[in-house]
Amino acid sequence: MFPDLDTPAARAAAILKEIRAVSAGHVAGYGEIARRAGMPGRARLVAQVLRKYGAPDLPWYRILRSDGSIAFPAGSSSYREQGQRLRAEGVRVVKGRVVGLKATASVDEQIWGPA
DNA sequence: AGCCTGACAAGGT
DNA sequence: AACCTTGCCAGGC
Repeated sequence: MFPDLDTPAARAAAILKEIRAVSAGHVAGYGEIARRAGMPGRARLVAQVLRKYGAPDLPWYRILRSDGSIAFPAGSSSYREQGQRLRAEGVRVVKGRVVGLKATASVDEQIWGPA
């Protein structure tokens, strides 16, 4: 059978694939990644996968909350690194929130690109 | 099986 | 925009 989403590892793989699909200068929401991976409503699983399966080459910093804000506690080292990495790609970040990007898909989908 | 946790989301104030 | 409350659901114990 084709590798379905019936095992934690398979779900993680599908999620990681969608995260890698977000190109530089773009950002996406946890929920949108979940939907694209075939798991609508499982934003929290995306977060869990990022925490557990973090890899050096994974663009984890392009994943934000549905309102465009950074999910880490303000001031934490991860929070600072995420902001720094995003700005390095030309994304404007003000007080922990991405601004100035426009929706690439429909208004309801949390994926944004350069304005 | 049950309970708690969490890099979340949506809706209301 | 900022908060708070509810709903959510896989994972880990």
